[in-house]
Amino acid sequence: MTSEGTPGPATAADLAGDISFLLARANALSVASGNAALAPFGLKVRSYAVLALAAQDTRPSQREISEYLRLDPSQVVALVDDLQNRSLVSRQPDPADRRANVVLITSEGRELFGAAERSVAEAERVLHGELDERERAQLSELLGRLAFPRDARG
Amino acid sequence: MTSEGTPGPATAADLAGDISFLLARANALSVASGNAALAPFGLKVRSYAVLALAAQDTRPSQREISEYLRLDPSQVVALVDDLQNRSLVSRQPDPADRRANVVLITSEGRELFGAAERSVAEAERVLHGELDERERAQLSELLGRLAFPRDARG
DNA sequence: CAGTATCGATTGACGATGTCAATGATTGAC
DNA sequence: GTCAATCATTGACATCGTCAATCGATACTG
Repeated sequence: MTSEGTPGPATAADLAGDISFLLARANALSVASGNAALAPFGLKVRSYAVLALAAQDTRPSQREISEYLRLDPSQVVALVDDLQNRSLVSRQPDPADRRANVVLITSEGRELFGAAERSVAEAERVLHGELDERERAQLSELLGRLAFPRDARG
Repeated sequence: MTSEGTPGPATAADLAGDISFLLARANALSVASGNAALAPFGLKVRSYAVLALAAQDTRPSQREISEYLRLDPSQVVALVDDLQNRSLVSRQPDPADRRANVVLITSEGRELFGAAERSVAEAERVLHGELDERERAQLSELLGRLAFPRDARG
């Protein structure tokens, strides 16, 4: 597509400029940093994300959580099980659709989440230290369009 | 992070604007798309990345591959084993350090990689359709700074 | 209303990944 | 030459990703 004229043997793919590769590597760093920041709270990035969704006022069902986080529904079961066993969230059958469980954060959960959130924010501040505020907003905007494409169902 | 004006009590974490979360979600989509594009070639994003590194003229050792891709060295063993069994790469002891194996792509591997590369490029074209050329370059630049921080060890 | 297809949550299975510890061969520092 | 460190490798073990099957509830069709 670009200017790929060189018939030389060592043209090859330059991974360093490939968005997919950079995405994978940046994400690996991000997950590692996040898990480290969350370990003191007994959370990982997965359970933290579920907690964050429950902390919103949207009363998400497990299915909605699985779509938003791009997880298999069965994984959400395990995540919610764990959080529920620790009294951080509760399941409540959706009155409008009794098949569905709405996941609600408990006050205990909200408290833990607040502390975890601060720890994560600090870790991100370090991790994203390369970027200034404007660049972070820009990155967030661009990533958002990749993460939630026009025809997405998340 | 659209127009979220509601000053309600449930401010909570807005995952939708969180770079780490967007990174995870965009990466999930990217991996899924990449694996689908690579399946016809018997590759996945992991093995493709190893092949891509071998396709460069840098003669990477397995340790270098593991650092670059942020994988445990033992995973690189398995990946190279697989590629080698399929005659796509070969191991060659580094003359300068006989502990190390340099991973070389074979002509067969180069041929497969070329085809796979085109398939991946097409998949990315679709996946990144939301962004124009300028935005993609911008994203690549910003991501690169996150993926390879100043004081990186990988 | 009866019958049927679909959906949400759950369980179980299985391979792929992430992570860690231990080993053998080799290297570099002393 | 001795000794710590490094590279590749193996093995173990938990986590994750994905799929199929089930159960109860809902939606669709007539």
